[in-house]
Amino acid sequence: MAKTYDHKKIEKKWRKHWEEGGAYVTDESSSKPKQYVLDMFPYPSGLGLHTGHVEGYTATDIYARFKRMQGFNVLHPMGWDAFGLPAENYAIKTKTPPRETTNKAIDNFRNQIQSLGLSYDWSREVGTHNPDYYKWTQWFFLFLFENGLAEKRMGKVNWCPTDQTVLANEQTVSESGEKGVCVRCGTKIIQRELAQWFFKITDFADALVNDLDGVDWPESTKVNQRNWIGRSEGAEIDFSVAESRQKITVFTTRPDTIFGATYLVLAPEHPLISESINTTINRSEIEAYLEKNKDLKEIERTAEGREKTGVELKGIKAINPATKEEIPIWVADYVLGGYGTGAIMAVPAHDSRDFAFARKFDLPMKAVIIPEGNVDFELQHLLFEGTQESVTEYIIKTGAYGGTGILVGSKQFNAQKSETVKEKISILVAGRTKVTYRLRDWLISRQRYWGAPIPVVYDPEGKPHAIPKEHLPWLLPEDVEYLPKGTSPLGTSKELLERTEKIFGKGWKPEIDTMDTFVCSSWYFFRFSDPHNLEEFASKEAMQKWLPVDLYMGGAEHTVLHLMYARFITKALQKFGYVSFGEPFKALRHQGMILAEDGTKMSKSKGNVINPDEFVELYGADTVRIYEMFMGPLEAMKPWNTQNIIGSRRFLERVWRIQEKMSKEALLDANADSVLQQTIKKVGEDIQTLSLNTAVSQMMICLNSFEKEEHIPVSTYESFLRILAPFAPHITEELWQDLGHTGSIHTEGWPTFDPSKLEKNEIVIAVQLAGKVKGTVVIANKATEDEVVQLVRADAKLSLIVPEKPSRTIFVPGRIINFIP
RNA sequence: GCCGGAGUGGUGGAAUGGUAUACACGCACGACUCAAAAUCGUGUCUCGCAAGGGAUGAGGGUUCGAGUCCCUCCUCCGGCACCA
Repeated sequence: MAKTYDHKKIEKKWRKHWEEGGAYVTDESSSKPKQYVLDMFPYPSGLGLHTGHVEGYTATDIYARFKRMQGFNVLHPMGWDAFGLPAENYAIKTKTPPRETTNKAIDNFRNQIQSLGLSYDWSREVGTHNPDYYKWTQWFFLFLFENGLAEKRMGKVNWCPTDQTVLANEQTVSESGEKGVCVRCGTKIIQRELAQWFFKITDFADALVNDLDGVDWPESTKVNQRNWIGRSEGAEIDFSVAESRQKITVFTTRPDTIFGATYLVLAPEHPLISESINTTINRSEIEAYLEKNKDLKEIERTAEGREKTGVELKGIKAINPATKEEIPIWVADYVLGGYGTGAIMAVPAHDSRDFAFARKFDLPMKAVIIPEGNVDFELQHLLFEGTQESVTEYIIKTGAYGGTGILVGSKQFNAQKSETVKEKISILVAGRTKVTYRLRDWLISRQRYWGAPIPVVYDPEGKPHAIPKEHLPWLLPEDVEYLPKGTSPLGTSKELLERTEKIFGKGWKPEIDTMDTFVCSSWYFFRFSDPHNLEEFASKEAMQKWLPVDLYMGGAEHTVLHLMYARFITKALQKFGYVSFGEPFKALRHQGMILAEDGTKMSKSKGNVINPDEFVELYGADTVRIYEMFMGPLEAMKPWNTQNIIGSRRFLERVWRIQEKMSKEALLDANADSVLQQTIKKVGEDIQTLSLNTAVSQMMICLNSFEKEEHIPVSTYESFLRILAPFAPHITEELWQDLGHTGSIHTEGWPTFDPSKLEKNEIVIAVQLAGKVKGTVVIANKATEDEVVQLVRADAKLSLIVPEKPSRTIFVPGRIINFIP
C-alpha cells in the first residue's frame, strides 16, 4: 500500500509547486522581524556548481527556513558575480562574446542551484554584468569621485604580460603561495608606471581596524583583516644631518631604543639621496648601487631569505638626537620607500633585521634594553661593568633582543621600563607619536574588457571628467577586439569613441579601462534589498529595513579583499549619510573546503572533482543536503566520501518507512517522548549555531528511538517532520501532504518542546571510586544522594568495591557518584 | 619567525570539567532468500579466557574527577612575514 520513496518524482513535483506558488518570495508587507541571510554570490564559472557551494548554500538555506518557521521575515537572495577574466579569456580563445558564455553559465548555475531545493527569492536575482546593475556600480564610482575618495594618479603597478593587465598587490600571489606572479596565469609580473584610478580606502584605515571589535566574525578572519591593514603605533623622529640644514625623519615603533640607534638607513627611493649626493665622497659607488637595484620590484626586495644589500653615504653623517653622537647614513633595499617615511633608525642590538645588516657591514651596535626579570646575569653584568666592546661581542654571540625590558645606556631614562618611557622619549627627542598602516589605496583600473566601464571621459587636454549620471549606464561596447595588445580592449571600439564625441564633443576621449570586479561585489548586498529600483542603487527605506546582513556565509579563501572592500564602501556610504551603520555583515561564517576522497584539494587537472549533480540525480537533493551537513563541522576542511552518502539516504528511507507505524490512538512511550523533546531542543539550538552535523545526528538518534516503538502517534511524526523540514524540504513536504495537510510544511511554526518531558524517568549514572568508573546504577531521575548511596550499597558487585566509610562522596545529579576512600 | 586553528577507533566525526569513542560509513556474523541485492538483528578502541588493566599527538601540573583548564614539547592545516 505504501508508496516507495521516489526522490526524482517528489523533488521535481515540489520544486515546481513552490516556484509556481512563489513560496519563497519575500513578503515586503510583513511586519514580522527581519532576518537577512546571505551567501557570497558565486562567479558563474563554466565548470558549474561544486561541492563547496552546495555546503554553504545548504547551511544558509537550513538557517533561512528555520528562521521563517520561527516567525521571521527572511530575505534570502541569490545573484551572480558575473564579470571577470575566465569569460574574457574564453572569448579570446574562441571569439565567443563573454556575455554569451556568461549567460549560459548562469543558466546552468541557476538550474543546479534550483535542483537543490534552496529557498531563494529569485525575484531579486541580480547579475553584475547587466546594465541595470552596473549602472549603479558606475554610480558608486562617481559617488566616490565626487567625494574625493577616487582619484587618478601615477602608480607603480603590477603588470601581467600574459593577461596584459594591471593586478592589485593581492592578485600577485599564486594559489600555491608563490609571490610576484599573476594569480590567474602564473606569469611573472613586471612593474610599470601608469596613470590609474585609486579608491582611497586608506582614509578609513582606523575604522576598518576598530570596527572589527563589534562584529561576530571568525577570529581568524578578523586577524587577517587586521594584518592586511597593518596598523602600527610609534613615533616619527627627526635626525638632523651634520653640517647641513637637512633632516631625516624616521618612523619607529620603538622610540625607547633610540639611544641604541647607531646608524640610519634610507630606502633607495628616498629624496635625500639625490639632494645630498654632491656632498658624499663615494658618489659613483652610490649611483652604481641605485642603478643596479632600480628595476627590483618591492616583491623581490622583500623576498624571504634575501641577503641584505646596501651602501654608505660616505662623507655625511646624521646626529642621533638622543645621544647627540654622529652616526653613519646608509642606503639599503631592505627599507621600503612606500612605508612610513622611507627611512629608519637602525637599532642592531634590538632588531633582527638591523642586526643582520650591521653584522654584514660591521656596523656598531649598542644594547640599551635588558630583559626584565634578571634572566641574563652575563648581559646585566656587561651592561653595568663592561666596555662597549665586550657588550658588542656579547650581542654578536646572542643576536638581537627585540623584547621589552629595562633601559640602560639611555641617560636620564636608565632603569625605567621600556613601555613606560616610549612616548616620553619620542617627544623629548624631537619627535611625535604617529600611526602608520600597511594598507595601500585600492587600485581599481583594469585593462580588460569584461568589466564595468569606468564612467569617465577626457577633454581634448586630457583632463578627466565624470560622466553625468543621466548618461548611466555607460554601456560596455560590443564592437571590440578581445585580444589585448597592451592597451585596453575598449580602445578598439569605434562605437564608444563616437558615443563620447557625440555627447561631449569632438576631441573628447572615453576612459578605456574597466573596474576591478571586486568593485561590483562590494555593494551587491545593498542591491538585494531593492533590486528593481530605477532611481537609486537601493532606497533608504529598503536598506533601513533589511540591512545590515544578519548572517553572511562564504568560503574563507578569497574573502580578505572582498570583505575589506565591502566594509570600505559601507563606511563611505555611512560617512555621506546613505546608511546609518558602518559594518555590513553582523555575523560571518565560512564553510570549510570539501576535499577530494584522497584528502587533497579537488582539481580539474587531478581529475578528482566531485560533481554534486551526479549525486542529486542518484540519491536526490535531500540526501545530498543531509550528507553534506552530516560530514562534519561546517567550518572544517573535510574529505568527500562517496561511500558515506548511503547513510544519509538510508536515514531518509527510514523516515519514509516509519509512516507505517503511525497511529492516531497511540500514545508515545515516555522515553521516546523525552528523546523527541530533546531533539526539538537540540536541533533548534544547533541550527542557531550552525552545528548542523550534530543536528542531523540528533535526528538520527530520534528516529532510532521511534523505530523501537510499536506505534508512533501522528502528532509525534508531525513534530519530527517539522524539525527535519529545513534539512530535507522535499521529502518532508511530500509526507506532510500525505498526512492530509493542504498547506506547506515550510509555513508551519518550529515545534516547541515541553521542558518537563526533557528528562527520562529513569537514568543510568556512573559509580566511581576515586574518580575511576567502577560500574553503573539505574536510578530515578530525581533521586537524592542518600537514595543513590543506598542503591549502590544494595548492588551485589558495587557494594564490595565501595568503602564503608568514604572520606568524601561527590554526587553530581544525573551524572556520577564518586566515592573517595 | 609571528598570529590563528587542530591532533580522539579501520574511516568521517561526537562529547556544559562528570560513564571517552554518540551518530554514520566500513567490516564480521546471523535472520529473510533457491540465490543475490535490499532490509532487519548482533558485534566491532586495545591487552586479557576471565577478573581486570590501558588508551583522546608526547611529557608534566591543577582537580574527587581532564579529550576539555594550565605549562613544556612534537606534528599538521590556514594566514602573515625585511612594514622598522
